Amino acid sequence: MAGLRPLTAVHGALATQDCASCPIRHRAVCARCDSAELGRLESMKSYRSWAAGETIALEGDALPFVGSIVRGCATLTRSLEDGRVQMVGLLMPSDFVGRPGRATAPYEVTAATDVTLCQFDRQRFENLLIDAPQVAARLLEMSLDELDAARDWMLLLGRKSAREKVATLLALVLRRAAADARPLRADLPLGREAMASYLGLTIETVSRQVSALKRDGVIRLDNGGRTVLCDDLAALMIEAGDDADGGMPG
Amino acid sequence: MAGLRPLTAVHGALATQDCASCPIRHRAVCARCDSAELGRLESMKSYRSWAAGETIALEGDALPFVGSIVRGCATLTRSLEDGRVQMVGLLMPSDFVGRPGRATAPYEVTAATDVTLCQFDRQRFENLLIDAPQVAARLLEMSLDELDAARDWMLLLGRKSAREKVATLLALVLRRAAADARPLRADLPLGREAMASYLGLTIETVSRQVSALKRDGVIRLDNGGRTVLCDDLAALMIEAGDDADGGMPG
DNA sequence: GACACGCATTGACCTGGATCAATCCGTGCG
DNA sequence: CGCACGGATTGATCCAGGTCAATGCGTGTC
Repeated sequence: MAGLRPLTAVHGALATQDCASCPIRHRAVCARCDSAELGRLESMKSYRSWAAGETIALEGDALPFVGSIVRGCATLTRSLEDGRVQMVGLLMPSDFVGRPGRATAPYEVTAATDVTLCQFDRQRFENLLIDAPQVAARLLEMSLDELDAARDWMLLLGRKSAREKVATLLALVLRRAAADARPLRADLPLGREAMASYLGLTIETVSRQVSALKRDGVIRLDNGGRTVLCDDLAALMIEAGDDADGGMPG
Repeated sequence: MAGLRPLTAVHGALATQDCASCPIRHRAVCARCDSAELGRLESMKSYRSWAAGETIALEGDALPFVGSIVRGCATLTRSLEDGRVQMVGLLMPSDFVGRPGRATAPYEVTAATDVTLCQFDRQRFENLLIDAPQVAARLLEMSLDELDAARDWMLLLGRKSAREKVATLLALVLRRAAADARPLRADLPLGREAMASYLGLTIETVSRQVSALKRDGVIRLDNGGRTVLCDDLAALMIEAGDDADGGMPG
């Protein structure tokens, strides 16, 4: 019920788009395709959109497709019997959704904002992997990057304080957003609940730590708490706890 | 300094081993090789061993090789400036070490027990990946499995209680060990410090929870706390918190 | 404008796990 | 044997973050 936006319009607009003008062409799983491989991908792709809040796949359910996020932001979550939830991944444009070689989704995939996916039939994509080495190589590279990111997050979950966790997430979002503008400004794609789920905290603790960082002058807020401003990213990254010298992985 | 065991003897014994009789032949990165690919791997492999406690690679250092764990158990850890440490992976026989496409190790790799590695020059292995599709495909599959495992662990780190964490780890170790013997019995490859590092806890909390599980009759200990016995794995897995019905991922 | 709804914030209190500090116990060594 | 050493255990205390509960605030609706 979460809002019937004009999705068909979006869908239609993207459906006519060819790969050459695709915004994620050079970063997604197709990044290193030659024109032959790109042609094969183009012939099997289709676009599909979800509104913010909609479920893209349920934990354990059949997932007959794979694809790349073209636009928007999706979350991966795992949960325990009794309802405790942990976000285990945050997908941004160019990230890959689904798992070749597995018929079911190991975690729940949810649209955090409106999301558009460039999707492929799973079986056909698996066939493609066998004889399109550039796609397979790029997918391996992306998977290894995801693995590194997951392990970085394990360090955060296991050892960082609440303040460090929140600072880490805000720094992450700010770096992904416009790196040129000054002061740094970013609209949070995640509400407090999703942030808490990502950080292994409660909503209240996230809220308290955001307020504390603001009170201490490390960040400023706008748009009723949904936009973060930061004059001094280095200061924020010191709060985040990892490398004081601003060296981030990647 | 940590014990000069007769490593050369072990090394010598394995160096003469051919892939056909290798204990990890059907599970490692070479699992699906045809005889041509296996021949190429065999010509570039070499064996190398480390004693328990030795460092295999330092976080951020150059790592000129990749390889498969043949024997023993190694840990991957990430750490913060101020010394806080989090284990981000536990490598068992057949697991892959190193990252094709990256020259430096993103985390510290340490031998938890005596470890033997079947190693390949990183550059030569990368070349092999390009035209040995079975190796590349198997590596992708293994990387995706690692990613799933890392994400499962994120759920543990972010949302499980200390008791659940300890029960999860013990159940994991017991299932990997002899699944036939009854009662289930396993020698822990990890000391309390490594367990604490893996679970995002302190040594003291791990010790307390192990004691509590023993007091509650869920497990028994032997060999001065280094061996775990379990008569009722289902009971232990209920303590672990995920699926009451014993369904584990994989 | 008045109201309701869905967040986010703030406050008061409680608790699980960290911290600090003794033991304990198996092993190796003089 | 006695002793030292490196883990592991156990106890006492503290506090960061969870829990419960009230309040604030922007948005959409009538």
